[in-house]
Amino acid sequence: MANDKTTKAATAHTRNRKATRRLLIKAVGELLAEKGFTGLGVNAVARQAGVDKVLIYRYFGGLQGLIKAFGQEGDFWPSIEEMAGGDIEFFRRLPLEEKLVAMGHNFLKGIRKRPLTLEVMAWEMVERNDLTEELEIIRETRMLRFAELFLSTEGARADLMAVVTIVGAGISYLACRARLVRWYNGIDLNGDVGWQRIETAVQQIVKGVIKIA
Amino acid sequence: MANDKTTKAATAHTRNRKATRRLLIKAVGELLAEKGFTGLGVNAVARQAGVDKVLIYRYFGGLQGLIKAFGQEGDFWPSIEEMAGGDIEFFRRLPLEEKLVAMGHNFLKGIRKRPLTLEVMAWEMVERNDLTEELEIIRETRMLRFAELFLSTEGARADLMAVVTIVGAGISYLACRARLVRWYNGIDLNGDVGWQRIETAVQQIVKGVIKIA
DNA sequence: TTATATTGTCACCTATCAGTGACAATAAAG
DNA sequence: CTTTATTGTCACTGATAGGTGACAATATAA
Repeated sequence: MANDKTTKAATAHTRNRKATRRLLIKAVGELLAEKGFTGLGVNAVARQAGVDKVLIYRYFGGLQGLIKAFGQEGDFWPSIEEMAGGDIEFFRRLPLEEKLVAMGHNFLKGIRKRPLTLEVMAWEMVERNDLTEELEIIRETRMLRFAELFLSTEGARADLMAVVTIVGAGISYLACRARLVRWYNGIDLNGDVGWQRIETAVQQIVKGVIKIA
Repeated sequence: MANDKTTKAATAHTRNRKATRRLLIKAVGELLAEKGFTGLGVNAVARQAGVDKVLIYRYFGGLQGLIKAFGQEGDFWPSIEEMAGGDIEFFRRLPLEEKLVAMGHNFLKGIRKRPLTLEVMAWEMVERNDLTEELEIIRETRMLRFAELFLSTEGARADLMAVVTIVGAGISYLACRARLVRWYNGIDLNGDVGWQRIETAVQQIVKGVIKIA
C-alpha cells in the first residue's frame, strides 16, 4: 500500500541505451494493444516501459519519434507474398478470377490477425501522425505494386482497381469495426459464420465483375 | 490583450433554460465539425457555447447526456426515403439491379454531404458512447427495414445482404477516410473523378452480382 | 412587496498532461 | 585511479482536464 508508485517495476537500471530504446518501443505496442491509441502519451508509455519519460525525448526526440520508430519495426501490412498466398509463381499462373478471390481472402486473413494494424487503421480515421502517414505510404505503394504485378487489366471492361478498392475498403471497415461492435447489417462480425458470409460475397462480387469484363 | 478570456462572448445571461440547452447542443455540433471528437470535452463545449460548464451537469447530467441529446436532434443517416431517391413507390417498381445501384448512389451521396456523420463514423471506430450506440441502432434497424422492404431475395443465389454490406462498408470507409487522406489505391478521394470511378465500380459490382443470381 | 426556486457565474479542487533543468549513478576513456 | 560523457532518476513548471460548492442575479409565485 505504502509504495504503490511502481506500476511496472523500474528494473531498467541496466544503463543500456539500446535496451532502453527497445523497452520503450515495446511499450508502445503493448499500450496500443491494451488501451488503443487514446491512452498513448509520454507519461503512459514511460510508465509501461518502467523508464523515465525524459528518455523518450533524449532517444527519440519526443513521442512522435518514438511512434515512428515503432512503425519501422512493425509488420503491419500483409506482404506481397502473403497477399499472393505464399507461392508467387503459382499465384501468377492463376486465372484472374482466382487471383482476385485469393487476394481478398488473404487480405482479410492478413489484417484480421494483426490487432495492432486494426488499431492503427482506426487511428488513421481520426488523426494523422508519423505512424499513420508511414503506414499509408507502405500500404499505398504495396497495393499499387501488387496491382502492377498481377492485375493485368488488358481487355477488362470493368475498372478492376476501383472494385478492388471498394472491396478492400469494405473488408478494412468491417474488420476494424468488429473490434468494438458486433453486428453490421445483421451480420455477426464476432463469429466465423458472419465472416464466411463476407468471404462468399467477395467471391460472388469477383465472379460477377469478371463476367462483365 | 488584457481581457482575452471570453472566446465566445458570454451573452447567455438570458436566464432561459431551454435556450441554454440549445446553445450547448449546438456547441457540440460546432466543435465536432471544427475539431472532431478529440477536442470534445466539458470545458471546450462550455467555452464554445459561451456558458458555464456546470450547466452541462445540471441540464444533462454530464457530457454523455449532452452528447446523447445532441444525437437525438440530429439527422445523421439518410432516411429510407432518401435512400430510395425520394419517390418510394417509383423506387419499389424498379428492377432489383436498378434498385441496388440507386441505393449505392444515394447512400454515398447521403453520407458525403453529412460531415458530422463522417466524424461520428470515425468515432465509432475508436470508442463507444451514448451517441455512437444510438446511431448504430438507428442505422442497423433502418438498413434491415430497407432490405426487408425492397430487397426481395427470392430466387437470388447470391447473398445480397452480404454484398450490400461490403459495398456499404467500403463506401463508408472511403468517405470517412477522405476527410484526412487524399489517396487510396491510387484513387483520388478529393476529386469528383475518383468518386465517379467508385460509383461506376459499384454499378459494375451490382450488375455482375445480379447476373449470377 | 416578499419569499422561493431557478439560472448562471466564479473560485477552487485534484488529477493528469507534455516538457525541462538539476543531479546522481555508472560506464568508458585517459 | 581520475576524468569525462552517458544513462537514468527526480522534482518541478504551466496548462488543461473533469468535477463541485458557494454565491449572486433573476424570474416566478405568494
